[in-house]
Amino acid sequence: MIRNNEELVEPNALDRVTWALRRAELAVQALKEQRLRPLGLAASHYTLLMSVHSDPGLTGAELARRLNVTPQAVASLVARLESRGQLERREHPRHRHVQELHLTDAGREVLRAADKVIAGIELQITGGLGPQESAQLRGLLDRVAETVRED
Amino acid sequence: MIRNNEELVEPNALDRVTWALRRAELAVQALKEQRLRPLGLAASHYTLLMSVHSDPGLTGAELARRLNVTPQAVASLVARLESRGQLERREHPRHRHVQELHLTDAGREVLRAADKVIAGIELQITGGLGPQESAQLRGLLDRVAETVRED
DNA sequence: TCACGACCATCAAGTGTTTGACAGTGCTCC
DNA sequence: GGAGCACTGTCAAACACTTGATGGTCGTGA
Repeated sequence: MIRNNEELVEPNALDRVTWALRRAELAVQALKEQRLRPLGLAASHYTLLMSVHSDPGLTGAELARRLNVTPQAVASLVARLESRGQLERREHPRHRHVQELHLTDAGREVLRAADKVIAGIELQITGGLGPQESAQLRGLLDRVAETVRED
Repeated sequence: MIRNNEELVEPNALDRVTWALRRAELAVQALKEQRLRPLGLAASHYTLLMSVHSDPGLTGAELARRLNVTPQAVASLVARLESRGQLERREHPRHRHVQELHLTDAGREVLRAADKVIAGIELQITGGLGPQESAQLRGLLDRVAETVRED
């Protein structure tokens, strides 16, 4: 009896680490999106605001590199957040053509609320895993990212 | 001296498990996309072909549910793969309006090549981690997905 | 028998993102 | 000082996906 699944491709193709990784990330991202919606924020908005908060004065291009998206995508998000008064574009002190990104007070406010939501999800996960295994998971994930990045 | 980063949001907002998860998934996905490109396949194409291979005769709607996308997205992918002769739409034996999805020989061939690529990435990761930690990581990721899904 | 409901597939419109191309600005080396 | 270069920001077109809505097909129960 020939089992086709085990002939054509690797036998354990369905329970690979990369699949588990994808499923987990997809589920977490979906939950983030769902809980952030009442705040009028998409997960990408939160990520952008958090990045700017972490490194004020960031440029759009640099931000694009960190978030693994194109500068246009960043520009689109920035335009939306700016129109809401949550983000501010200032002229770079040296390069006149470059513009720094800064949070406004409203931006800080919505980020604070959003981060409480995200922290809640984080707590839900780490609570289910326990502190030791959480740290372990974080370490393993970092090593995976490091391993894959070298190429 | 007041450190703004530690006032506004959680202090360790940057090294959360969810961030590490996102970074790792992003890196892996980017690598998949990069190495699949020479085959003319996107990662989503590979995922779809693999799903159909795993469960032949799948319908578009069922596939959409499994991949967490809308039926339209599936239809778009299916149309492309069908135009390349890698996928086949057959009439459902009972429901005449429903169509089953099956791989063609060309589809099996390209899937075999693609899976070798993916298996290589998997090996690269598990090789860097070792068998024990790989299994550990997979278990932890599954638990995360499970924890998050319940809501 | 036949109306009702569930499900599948598809069309149309809107949104978000990428790809490709282009102009503006500051730095560096000749 | 000026040419070349690297980098930033933006525009236009193409692409992928979602939301909303429509028509087709089967099974169920009055």
